[in-house]
Amino acid sequence: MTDVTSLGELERAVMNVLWETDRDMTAREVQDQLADRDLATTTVLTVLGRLERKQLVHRIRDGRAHHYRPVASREDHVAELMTDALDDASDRGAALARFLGSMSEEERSRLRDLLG
Amino acid sequence: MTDVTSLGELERAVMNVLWETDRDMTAREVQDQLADRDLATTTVLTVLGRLERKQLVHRIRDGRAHHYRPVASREDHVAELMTDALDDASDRGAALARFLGSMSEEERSRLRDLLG
DNA sequence: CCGGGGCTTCTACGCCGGGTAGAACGGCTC
DNA sequence: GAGCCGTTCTACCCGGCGTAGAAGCCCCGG
Repeated sequence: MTDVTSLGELERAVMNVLWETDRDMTAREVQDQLADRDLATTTVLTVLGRLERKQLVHRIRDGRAHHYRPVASREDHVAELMTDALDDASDRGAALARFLGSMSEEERSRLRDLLG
Repeated sequence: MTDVTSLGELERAVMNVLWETDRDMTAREVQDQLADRDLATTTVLTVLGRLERKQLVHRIRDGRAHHYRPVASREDHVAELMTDALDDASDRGAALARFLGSMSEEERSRLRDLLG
């Protein structure tokens, strides 16, 4: 399997909370953001631990508690997924062409701008 | 979870065989291409069945046997994975920028060409 | 006409990852 | 000293994947 961590549903939800919050968070805070799911604190800790194992979050000790922080921004993460996907192609040019073909003209022109 | 089927090791290997062979194949032929793994025919059949469930291959009846064919080219598949990854970004432009940043200058210029 | 071989479907098992959480421990705080 | 908070350990269940046996169906050679 690719090294590219494929996340479970809850893991993804936790990453989203971390990405959408602009500061390091404790497990408790993550839990609060996911209050609708009514999770036990240990569940959140377990998931955060697994995300740390996958190197998606850093854990920073802060006195008694820990704070968690995403290793990369969501955009960096997305870019990495895209790169990994592209690496699966045997014909990168063809894959890129197909990729472009699936984008809107608007986005293509944004891409042109980005390419300078 | 995303609908984007994440494949197991053997499933990926089977897709690779199908992609690298330029015609529809029977389970037997796939098995032969994976001879190094010394798989039972039923194993190959099972995997092909799962790939069909995931809509990655078509099954075409041919008399007693079936022939299998990838639904999309590897490049199309890759492009779809890239698109799906990009869809996870909240800031598509930023994600694209990071993606471009991870490419070689050579590939960037290829991209410029593709964009016309 | 019958038996064997090819191909299929059904069924199943073991393993692992992910969702979920209880039990229990180590310090703070009062 | 008694809770409380946050942590670590351990565990259970479920579904996906690798793997394959058993059995059914059909055709060919004898």
